[in-house]
Amino acid sequence: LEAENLDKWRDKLRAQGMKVTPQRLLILQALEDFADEAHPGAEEIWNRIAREHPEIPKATVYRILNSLAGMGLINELYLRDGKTRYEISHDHHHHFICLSCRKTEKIMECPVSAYLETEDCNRVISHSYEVFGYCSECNRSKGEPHHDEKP
Amino acid sequence: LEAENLDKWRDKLRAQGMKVTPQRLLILQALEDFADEAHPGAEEIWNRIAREHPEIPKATVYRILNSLAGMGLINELYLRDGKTRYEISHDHHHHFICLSCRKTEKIMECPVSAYLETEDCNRVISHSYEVFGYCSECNRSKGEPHHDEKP
DNA sequence: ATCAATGCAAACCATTTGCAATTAG
DNA sequence: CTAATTGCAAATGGTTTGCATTGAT
Repeated sequence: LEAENLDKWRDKLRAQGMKVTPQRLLILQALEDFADEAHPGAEEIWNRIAREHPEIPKATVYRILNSLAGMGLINELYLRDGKTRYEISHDHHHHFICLSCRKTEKIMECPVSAYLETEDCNRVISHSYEVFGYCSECNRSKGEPHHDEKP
Repeated sequence: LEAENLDKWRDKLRAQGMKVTPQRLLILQALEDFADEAHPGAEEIWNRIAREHPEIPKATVYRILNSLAGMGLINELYLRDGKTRYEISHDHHHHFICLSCRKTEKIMECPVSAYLETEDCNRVISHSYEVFGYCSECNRSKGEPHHDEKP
């Protein structure tokens, strides 16, 4: 089950003309191991990998994440907290992000389809759509924010 | 005309309980002087101010931009090129950003209104919606990209 | 007078890069 | 074999922060 998962990634890598290296598979696997709502940053991914492979340097993780995202195998997320986060693109969706606990929820409606109809769309490549606010548990009133608030 | 403009900002600052300082007015004025499509970053704003007031340190510009944005007097933009950009919020709008020349066009349709109807909206504070692609002039085919491409 | 805002310099932190050594195809 | 990838260490670059000073109310 995990093996065929790796095979899937091997194929996708090759399909993009990228070499299949253990480091890349490690990162892809790590990314899948995170929960769907996790959206780890480079450092968190590196931490997780370091548990088993402490020899892999952070710079390699950064470089691999960049190329995987560049090839479209994974998605980059910009949730306005200073670091780039990543997710595996199973389906196309957007996010609601809690400004206090940073928990995220999926938003399945995508505004771009509407945009494409409206405008004489000049070669749309990608887009962002995120909603920021406070989740039910993090009522603004009670309790301090757990994280910085960068709306 | 410029004087009453400054008065307007003085009022807005006071309305937020912020002190009216020459540095703040300078930055607000600078921000207005930029074209609507400019979206300067902190450094560019600092450059412009430095022409007349070279004594104002960059750190002050950063601090002021942060507090102005925090109070909602100006908007922070995250156009995925590594720096925070700013604009004065005359009307609510979104952006089409050319991945090659970084030129931006306004998108007036806002997807959040739809979201608010759909979900049991948990205290929405802000949102982002940007579309990235290539403008008419920067046809992907001809000519090198002028800037990095971070879709 | 009093607290917020500034100036200055140093620190931060995520990310990138140069180059030599490996390694996949 | 040879071009792509990795490891390592050092550099970048935007942004923040500590602290003493200045200034707005």
